[in-house]
Amino acid sequence: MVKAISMTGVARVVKMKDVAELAGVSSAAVSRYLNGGYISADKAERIKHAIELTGYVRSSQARALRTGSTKLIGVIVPKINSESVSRITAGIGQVLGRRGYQMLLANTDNAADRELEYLDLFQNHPVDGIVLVATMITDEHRRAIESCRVPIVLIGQHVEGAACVYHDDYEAAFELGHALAGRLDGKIAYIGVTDEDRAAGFDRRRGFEAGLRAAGNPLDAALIRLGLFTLDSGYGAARELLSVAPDVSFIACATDTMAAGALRAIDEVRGMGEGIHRVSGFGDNAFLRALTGGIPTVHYGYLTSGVEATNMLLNTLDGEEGESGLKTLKLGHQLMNV
Amino acid sequence: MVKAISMTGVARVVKMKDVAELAGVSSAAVSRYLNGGYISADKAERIKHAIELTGYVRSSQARALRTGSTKLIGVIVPKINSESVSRITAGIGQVLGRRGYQMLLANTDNAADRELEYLDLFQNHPVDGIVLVATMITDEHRRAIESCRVPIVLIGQHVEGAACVYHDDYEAAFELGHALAGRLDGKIAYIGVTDEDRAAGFDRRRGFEAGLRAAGNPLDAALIRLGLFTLDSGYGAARELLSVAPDVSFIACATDTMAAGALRAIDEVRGMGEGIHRVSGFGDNAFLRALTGGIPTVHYGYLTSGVEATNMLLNTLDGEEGESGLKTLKLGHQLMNV
DNA sequence: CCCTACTATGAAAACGATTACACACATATG
DNA sequence: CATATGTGTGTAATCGTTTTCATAGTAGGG
Repeated sequence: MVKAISMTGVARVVKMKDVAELAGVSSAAVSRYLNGGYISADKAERIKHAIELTGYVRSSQARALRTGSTKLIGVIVPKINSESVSRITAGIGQVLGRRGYQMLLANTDNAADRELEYLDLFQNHPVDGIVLVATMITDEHRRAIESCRVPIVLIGQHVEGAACVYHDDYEAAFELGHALAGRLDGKIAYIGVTDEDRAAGFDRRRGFEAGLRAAGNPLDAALIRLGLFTLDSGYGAARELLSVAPDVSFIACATDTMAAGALRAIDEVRGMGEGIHRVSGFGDNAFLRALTGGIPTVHYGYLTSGVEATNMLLNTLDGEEGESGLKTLKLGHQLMNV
Repeated sequence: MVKAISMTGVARVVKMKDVAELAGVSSAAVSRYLNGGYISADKAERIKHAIELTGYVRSSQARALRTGSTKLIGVIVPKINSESVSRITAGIGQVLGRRGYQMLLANTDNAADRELEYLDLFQNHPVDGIVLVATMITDEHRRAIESCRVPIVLIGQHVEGAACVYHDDYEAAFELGHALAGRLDGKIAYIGVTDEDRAAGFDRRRGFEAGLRAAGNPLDAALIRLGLFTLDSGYGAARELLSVAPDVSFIACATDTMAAGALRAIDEVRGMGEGIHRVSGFGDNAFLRALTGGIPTVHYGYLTSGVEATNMLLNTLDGEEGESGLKTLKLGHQLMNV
């Protein structure tokens, strides 16, 4: 139904001119019909009919060339294989679909340079806007974001002067640390991630430290380790901690994934089932929740952040001239199982 | 550096003509330089210089209109929030990036009609090819696939006449069932998914049944339940099974995610830690492996299937005329923890 | 009745690349 | 020496839309 078969048997794509001829109007009229310009009811009807008959569909490529808009949004993520990112992209995709856009996904595999590379690629290429699920923000990032030719919204980090949707990691970590400090007796250790990831690295660690300190149970700097966001790195760091300081009674982690690794390590060293009450995380991972009954963690509305960021971006693109819609939005959090 | 600033201060994008003028050649020459046509060393040098100077980048939109190719591949997935799909898309993205393509991701959220919708959208739209991570394959799907204007490769299901990369779910399930039957004593139950998903539903269930039967420990049809791929549905089905048949000693599941739910259910009913030795799954989920030490499951090379499917697709697109590259490819599997 | 303002319309000019075609020159082939 | 064959180049057509412009009819306001 979508193609017309010519007499030679070769499929030929129907173009606007064909529709116009069939309807007895100019192609300008067809274009107007499609885009909501002036068109008489009479011709509109004929055009509608001709389109149905031929199964015509617009060439989005010609349209893109002429209008400069592709209805494509570039989404840059650090890792596709992670629950938080999955949830965020689910939220992004939801809004995009509803508003007639499509998602061009770029996966950087946690390489900051690939992030910049994609930022560059997307600018000169076919996207109308960019959502960057950010991890590390270097000066180079800041420059790239600033000079970006298309609107861009960040998720996960708060960057001055840029549109972003983020969570208050410091505050959340503070609350978690404060709550845990009161409940625990022995030594507390911490497995974090690089400070270059301001939100998940710096803020969570500093917030957690401050929370513990405020509750009168400060964190021993010697009991801090760095992981790489992965389960295995959490496991490794925990094993090392437990061998260096066998009297550690609790291991707080910067992510649930690393917490799962730490949990495994504790189970191995101290016996099965021991880990469950001795780790905390960030992110409220569904798997972890189900399998452990719930470790202390922080719930973030990842899906919501995707939704909000995308709406923000699309408002700027589709919105009336003046108002840009771009701003910064801090979302709430929720302590779980404390 | 990417734009030239005109005297009025308005940013203007550099186009091929500008480069050509600066280099003192025709724009055809520039195009040839860019695309590897005949060009003298002398002019090539001048053009190269002019491009660097102006920071020129091709308009992929004009290029797409003229050539009919967008270097975009549509990827349709049933759910973005799942380890198997994440791994597959990671594989797809890897190959795409290496070979100069980008990924247009469409998430159907397990709705078969949205799958068809995207298939249609992609055809008339800007993709050069499609990778469909398939679940249910209806007649309508078959028709849509057959009449697809661009090359398409399926992942996860075996469809006659279509290019596909898949695993032998029947055989894997048979082996798993056979291996487990020998090791277990009591009653075995099964939580599957809809038969409409031929691979994960029909094949796994039938294979598992056959494996048990072959080992002389057939599956009681009354102990079969249907889940929805989710952890919660696995949990629900298991709770129901345990209440209806309290003497069930083992619950095999069609996915690791549902197995996690079943595990939780057993732990709740029979006491913490009981579940670990009483469930099996499919997919070798990393979280589950770490947290349980490993339940019996089947390991599939999900990343590999993404890689293989994409290579297959791109070979057809980039390859020499004759050979299509499209074929069917069955990947191996590996029993874990049995 | 005259002047705006709005609705309708088609012809033709963009948008920015690729490429068919025509031509020119060099080198090899017989 | 005549004739292929392979390089190198520019002009102009082309891809399929959207949009400017010119033109007209129609209605409303004074």
